[in-house]
Amino acid sequence: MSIPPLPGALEKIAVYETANALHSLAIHLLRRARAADRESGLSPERLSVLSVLTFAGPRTVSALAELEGVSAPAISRIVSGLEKEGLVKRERSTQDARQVRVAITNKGKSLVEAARRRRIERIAEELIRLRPGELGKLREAARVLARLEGEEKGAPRRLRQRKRNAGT
Amino acid sequence: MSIPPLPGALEKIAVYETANALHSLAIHLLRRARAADRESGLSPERLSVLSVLTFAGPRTVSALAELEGVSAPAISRIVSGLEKEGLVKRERSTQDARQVRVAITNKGKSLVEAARRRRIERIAEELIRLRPGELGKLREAARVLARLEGEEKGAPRRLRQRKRNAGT
DNA sequence: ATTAATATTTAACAAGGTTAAATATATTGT
DNA sequence: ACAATATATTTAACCTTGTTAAATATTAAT
Repeated sequence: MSIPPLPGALEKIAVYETANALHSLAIHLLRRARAADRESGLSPERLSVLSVLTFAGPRTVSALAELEGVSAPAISRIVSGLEKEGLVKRERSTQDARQVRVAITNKGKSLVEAARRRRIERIAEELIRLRPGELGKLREAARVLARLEGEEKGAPRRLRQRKRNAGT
Repeated sequence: MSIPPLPGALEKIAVYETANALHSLAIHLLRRARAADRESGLSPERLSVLSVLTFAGPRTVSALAELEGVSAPAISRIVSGLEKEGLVKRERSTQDARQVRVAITNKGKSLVEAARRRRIERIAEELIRLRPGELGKLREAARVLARLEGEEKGAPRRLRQRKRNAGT
């Protein structure tokens, strides 16, 4: 608990404590999820692109780059890899022949769905050990957080631009 | 919601729904946190090693490898980078001259603390928008999850071995 | 005292990140 | 219409981080 005693009311300190707790728990949860992903045989980057294509539908290379927060060349290469494994299909756009639309194949789709199932399964495995009434508490908390997230979805999203620390 | 209708009681389905919700929220939370990390100017890998050294104290190269779930050569190189920036110090062990103990420097420590503060700050920024009473719900949920996590800490931990998908 | 085991580093390679440059197609201005 | 410009993608060259295999140094064991 090395959270600094920022100036503010007691309530604000409780906010920090809770933020801290949620942070730890999120790390724990996603560690399990990522571990489950390894069974897919795909790298996290490829699996992520595949997931985006699953929930967002076919997308151009630049759209994928934007969504993943990486450069277009990075996506181009990842798509090449996925294509070679038959998990996505590239197709020149008819409206604008500069664009390339990337679509997930059925093979890719089932791979993503299996991976997602494993992720959720791993988390659910932990929840089974909950005591009576505790599941309800989690659901309430999830609803609260989902509302927070939903609200900011309304605001225009900042363009993320990942930056690697190159030559020090 | 492509969660399969696994055989089981209604309660089990609720478990899956909650797992699903928690999963989404964890992703959202950590995305923010990672974004904040970029301000540190360190790569995620280096920052992670630095964090481990902060909370676990000085460690040998192999211990770090085990904790990070990567190979010893990978850690060795990362430590070299951190050392060059003056964030850690290498020191041959006196008990066993084969081992190298890695310790964080003051510079490294303040860098990690600043990064951690930023992470928590980003999460807290969202929580400020909570309605009265909602913070309490989150705290209860956090306590429940922390107990689950704490319990399994008791069991011996499996050795993680990260595996990159090499030649496809 | 050899021999075997352990800890770290170095070497050689793959994946994925970057920016810059090459290519192809659209769009715009005169 | 056509030359100039802008946009979308890919290729090229380089960096970081992952891997495994081999080199080195030190400890443990027969």
